[in-house]
Amino acid sequence: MRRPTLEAVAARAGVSRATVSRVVNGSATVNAQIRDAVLRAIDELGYVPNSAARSLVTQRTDSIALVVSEPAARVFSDDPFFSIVVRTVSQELENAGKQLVLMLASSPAGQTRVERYVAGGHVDGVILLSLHGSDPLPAALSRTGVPVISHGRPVSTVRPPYCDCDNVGGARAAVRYLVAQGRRRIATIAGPPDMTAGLDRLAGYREVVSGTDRRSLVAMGDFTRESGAAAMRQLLEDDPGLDAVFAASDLMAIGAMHTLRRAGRRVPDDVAVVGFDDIEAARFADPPLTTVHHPIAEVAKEIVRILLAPRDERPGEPVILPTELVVRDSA
Amino acid sequence: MRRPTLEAVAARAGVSRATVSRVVNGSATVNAQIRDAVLRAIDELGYVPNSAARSLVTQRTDSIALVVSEPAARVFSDDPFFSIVVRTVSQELENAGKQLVLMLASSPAGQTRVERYVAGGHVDGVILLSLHGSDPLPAALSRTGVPVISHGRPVSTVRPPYCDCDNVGGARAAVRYLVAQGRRRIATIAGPPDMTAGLDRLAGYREVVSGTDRRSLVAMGDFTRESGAAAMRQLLEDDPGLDAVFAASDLMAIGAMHTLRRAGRRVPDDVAVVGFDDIEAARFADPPLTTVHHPIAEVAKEIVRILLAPRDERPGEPVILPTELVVRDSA
DNA sequence: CTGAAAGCGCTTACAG
DNA sequence: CTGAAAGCGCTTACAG
Repeated sequence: MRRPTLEAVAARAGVSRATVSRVVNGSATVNAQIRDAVLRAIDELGYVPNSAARSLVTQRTDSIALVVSEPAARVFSDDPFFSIVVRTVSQELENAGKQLVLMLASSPAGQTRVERYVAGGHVDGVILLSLHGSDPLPAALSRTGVPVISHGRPVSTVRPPYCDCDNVGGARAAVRYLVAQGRRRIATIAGPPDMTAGLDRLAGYREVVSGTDRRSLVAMGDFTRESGAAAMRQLLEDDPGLDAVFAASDLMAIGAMHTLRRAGRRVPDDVAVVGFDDIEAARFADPPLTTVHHPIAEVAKEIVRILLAPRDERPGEPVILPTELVVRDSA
Repeated sequence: MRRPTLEAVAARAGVSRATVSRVVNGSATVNAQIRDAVLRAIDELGYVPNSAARSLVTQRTDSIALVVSEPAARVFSDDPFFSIVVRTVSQELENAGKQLVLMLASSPAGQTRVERYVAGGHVDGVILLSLHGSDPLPAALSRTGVPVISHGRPVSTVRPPYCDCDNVGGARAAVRYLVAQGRRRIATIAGPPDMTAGLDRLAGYREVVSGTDRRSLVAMGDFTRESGAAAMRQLLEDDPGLDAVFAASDLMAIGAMHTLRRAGRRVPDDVAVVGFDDIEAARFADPPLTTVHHPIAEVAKEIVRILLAPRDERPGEPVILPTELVVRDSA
């Protein structure tokens, strides 16, 4: 069954196609009587504008791609990060009358697909999420001329505009707090070294520790609970006498506390633990986790705002949102 | 920067637009020399076909929507169901050169948005996932003429084609097994009554129980771990002497085992537990969970196959894939 | 305020 | 095998 066209609506309402188009697009300069007639015809025919035809002339699609450079397994894991971003972006775009197209691009083939999709004019803008070091997408997409923005600072050399939280500052605040509490042997569980959230939070730790007479003690994780537990085992082996640990994500902090409990260490009495992100699970952890608040949803909102803003109103500089230490019981 | 058009490629290669179009679309009837010249021009100019223009004439978009009628919170929860479906569908579509558009439609506003998007010709087909009872989408989409298929039998009166596993048969097998093991007081934790997976698995349970001299004992859950734990507490209160429970999902079974452990019941000695789905967590449960295997990925593959098949090759009947009891240690 | 007309960038019969 | 031409369904200056 062929869908009705503008033409059919015009014929039925006894007006020109131009007039129907004006009514559909809410132009103010249409006589009320005529408008009603057109509206009635649209309703009777069940007319919906063909988006390909519209896009062809307007050069807009009203769709925005959210590209997640992460395997589906992690996106749909219990890490609330993706969930919060998707929900927030989805909501904000909806308010603006835009449609969200979610694309997973964990493989080189997936990246090529995304590149062609964007180059083919399917979307008006691209939001990049969870960018890793060697991701070719920022460079490839910048060539298409389609506006691109990243949630989190990209590590790539070609760097699209981005919005992020103050990762270094947050890490600094966490470690300074541990120092102020009189902790002597402060370790850190760092995030992946190919992501800026990993790099920057480690940098903040190193900066503060090296400003005191303490030694730095680092183990690596990948932001997951599991990796936090493993890293903690490693740290206890490296230095059984450590008395504090700053984990670069709450999930890793929770994993670390699990390991500490099994090793017979009390938190915070024997070992103080500070996380990063302030996700819901942090509040429900045992003991409730002291952590650095990461305004994930606010960053997501900001990104949509910037992406949808007229080109000349976009900030030239990256937008960095402040973080804040939230003291609970684990440190 | 304006993207190069077919026209520009034609001019550069010294051929007509028709020829360039043939090369781009892989038509066999193009002279090798000319093809090479065109390919070179495409490469030099970085030409990518404008998809709106192409869609307008071909009436195809090469995009398929996967509509999830569930809030983002659940989609991105630790229920692997969505993850498996998204991953599988994404992979299968990629193989077929199609693009996946993921849409969340948990609110009435979201449903309207999806309806308009589909009616506007953005996609060639729609996959519906996690349909609940009163969802207006099946009816609304059927009016658009765009092919629709559902993962799981819809409860709505307007019923699009669907593929599902044998929910009733699987539940029957699970309960029969418990009967064969000599269990006398067999309870069930049912899924949501507005979803067929909830309804059908409960029906299978009732059918077998009522065929014996046993009484049925039912508590409700919503497929989550948490709800399984709560339902189990309810069941223990209702009948402290129960000796078996069939949960309509593994997550609920795992929640139920948690409750049983805290109530001092041994599994399977005091209470046998059988789940449904056979997700990875079932294997790692303590004790490993006896469950009904649900071929989630196979159903997803089948759905894509049917959706992409020529209209006259689509099966007239729903496709039901078999389930199978997997015996481990919990029953 | 309304309409005739051009044009967005493609594909595809139809000739040759 | 290749090209000229029509047409997909819209929007938008431009006249009137």
